[in-house]
Amino acid sequence: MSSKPAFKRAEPDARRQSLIEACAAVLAREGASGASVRTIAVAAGVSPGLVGHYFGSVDALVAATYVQTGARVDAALEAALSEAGAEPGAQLEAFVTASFLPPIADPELLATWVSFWSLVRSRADIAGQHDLQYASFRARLEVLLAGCGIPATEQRCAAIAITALVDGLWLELCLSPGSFTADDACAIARAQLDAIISTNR
Amino acid sequence: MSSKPAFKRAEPDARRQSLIEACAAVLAREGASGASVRTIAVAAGVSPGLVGHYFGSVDALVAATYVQTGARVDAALEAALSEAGAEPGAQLEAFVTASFLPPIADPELLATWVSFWSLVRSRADIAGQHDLQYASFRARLEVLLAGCGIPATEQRCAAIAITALVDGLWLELCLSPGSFTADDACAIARAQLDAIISTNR
DNA sequence: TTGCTTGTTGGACGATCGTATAACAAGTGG
DNA sequence: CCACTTGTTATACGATCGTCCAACAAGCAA
Repeated sequence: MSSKPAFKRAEPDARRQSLIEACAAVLAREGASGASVRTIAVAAGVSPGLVGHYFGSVDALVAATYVQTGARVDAALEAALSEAGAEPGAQLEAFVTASFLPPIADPELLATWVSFWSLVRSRADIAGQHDLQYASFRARLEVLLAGCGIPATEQRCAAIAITALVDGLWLELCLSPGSFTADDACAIARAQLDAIISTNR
Repeated sequence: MSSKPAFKRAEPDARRQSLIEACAAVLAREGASGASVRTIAVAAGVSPGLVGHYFGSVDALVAATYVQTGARVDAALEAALSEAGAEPGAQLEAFVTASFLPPIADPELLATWVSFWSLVRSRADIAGQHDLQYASFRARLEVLLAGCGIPATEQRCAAIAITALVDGLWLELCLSPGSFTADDACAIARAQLDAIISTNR
């Protein structure tokens, strides 16, 4: 009679990945204050000690989760952009509305994202990662706006406005999902883009 | 020789108020996870036991702080509205841009507000208060939009869009204050209002 | 001054936090 | 089949958490 193994070994990268996913899930479900070593370990189906073994500290795991989540969002935006064809207006629209279509419009992803926002002010590493994400999104937006013929002097404010609208829609979509849908958000973003483009023509 | 009193008694309401202000300050400085009984008590200059004495629990104090902060914002918006005269367009603009003028455009107030957002998903009482605030702001906005001649069928989406823009600008103004100023936010909000109004004319 | 009310203090309590580490066992090469 | 490596577990540790409560003292009434 053979007894079942007490645990299974995994490739370091795979284990790291599963811990990151568990961390994201806990952040989405319980918020930043609930993301303890033990809670994350339970979610990943491993013992608490593994977090320290692979990431050194919980803070480092949360930071790594932010980086990975940001990369996932970037990849999704990039994919949406590459499917949009060559027309500048269509590219801008695809890039912006992708935030409200799968795979980004996922409730769990949005909740995880909001948790990261809540950590920006109290943790320097999270703040740095946030600034990177924000600057990158805005810079990308400014290029697309330039392609649509928006004057250079107005690209900055237009990019800030679009980013704020997207973030605000994400926020409410996550905090009170009953008040409007992802489709509503998509339509609203589209209308805002049309207004910006038609004003500068 | 008379020894200095070890502590000073206060009116219950005044003490409650000072605890709420200390709680808001801690939420702004350290975020939701740093708002412990002891930290708040130190900030208020009292002993930790007073929190339980006046509010029963820390959670109740945080909730009371949210209610009070919301009331303060509402009062400021109302004041801005009453100074705007009778012209509908001016009223709408005053109501929206007030979010980026004193006393609302205060860094500490914004940081406190973001902390409340981070608690919505994990605490039912905070979620309820958030829904109240959000619904109230949007309803107020819809009335002002109606006054500007926006068709009834478009008031809802316009109100959602304006709320999202304001929230998104607040968010970035709080998380990365270096990227733009409150004046920028004010101008952006004004431009968005003009676009909405001119489109429906 | 004396006594009473009660706002206030400060510590006790168990639970949970993050981290470090010794003991264990899975999987592999011999 | 047996060591050996090392991923994994489980526990210990001190710090901090929220809540509770007995003791203290400030301020008022008599």
